[in-house]
Amino acid sequence: MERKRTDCPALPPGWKKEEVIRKSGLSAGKSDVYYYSPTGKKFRSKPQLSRYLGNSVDLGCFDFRTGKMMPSKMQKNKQRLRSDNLSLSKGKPDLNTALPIRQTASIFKQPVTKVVNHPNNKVKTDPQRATEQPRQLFWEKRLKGLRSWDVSEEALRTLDLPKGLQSLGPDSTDETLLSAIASALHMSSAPITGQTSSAAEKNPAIWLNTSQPLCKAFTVTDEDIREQELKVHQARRSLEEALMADGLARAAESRRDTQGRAA
DNA sequence: GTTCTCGGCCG
DNA sequence: CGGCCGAGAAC
Repeated sequence: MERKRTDCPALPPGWKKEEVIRKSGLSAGKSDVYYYSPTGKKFRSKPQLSRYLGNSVDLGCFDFRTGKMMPSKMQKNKQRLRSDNLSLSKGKPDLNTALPIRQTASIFKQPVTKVVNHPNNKVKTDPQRATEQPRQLFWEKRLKGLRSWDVSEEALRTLDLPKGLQSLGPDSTDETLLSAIASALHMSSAPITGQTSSAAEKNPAIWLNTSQPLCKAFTVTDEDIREQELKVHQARRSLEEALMADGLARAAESRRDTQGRAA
């Protein structure tokens, strides 16, 4: 049987290629090609392989069947998707596909550290590392001055946070408050309460609860919730309008295309 | 349940 | 025609 898994020099070390001949049916004689990752996961198509490797390997001229890089397969300049040109410019890692990436369901993609097994090394496991990473006190200060900008480099209006949210810590302005809260939401699934110890207000350097943002304890009122619901509603309407406009524009464009070809 | 295999769709 | 993937067969 063709059960041989051969090394594949065109891929990173440890990847294996296998070719299986079909031995019955209408397609007898045809062959299927599979690849195996260093961890043994099986891949049966180029898109599947490409999805897994993300930006770490350019499969543009990779020939799946032979397992070799084919320079002839270059020059296939497909019309790039809009999302390619806009948000994902070259150089920056694309967190949607770049490895290593947490394969958990979260819209906030987070890079992870990949620890690989080396023949002569023992991989240390350090359960403390995951939960007890030392963190700098008041690190949020570094986020000061971060703003979002629209395409014309006009600064976008900052969010108006509810009055109940108040910053805490050295030079407790509101400038890093939003960043602090947003970061806290992304880094832990625990509820965000703010600094509940009143001692933290007097001397945050000593009494700070580092798992909570630099924010005084707060309560969420019914009105806060109602206002938030309204904002979400308005945002959805804006999105709906934008999608409608985009759809119409695309329809007009394709209509113009087909007419242009006919003429 | 997982893995293997071939059919068949679609570009 | 061949790449890709669904789904039944086999385990």
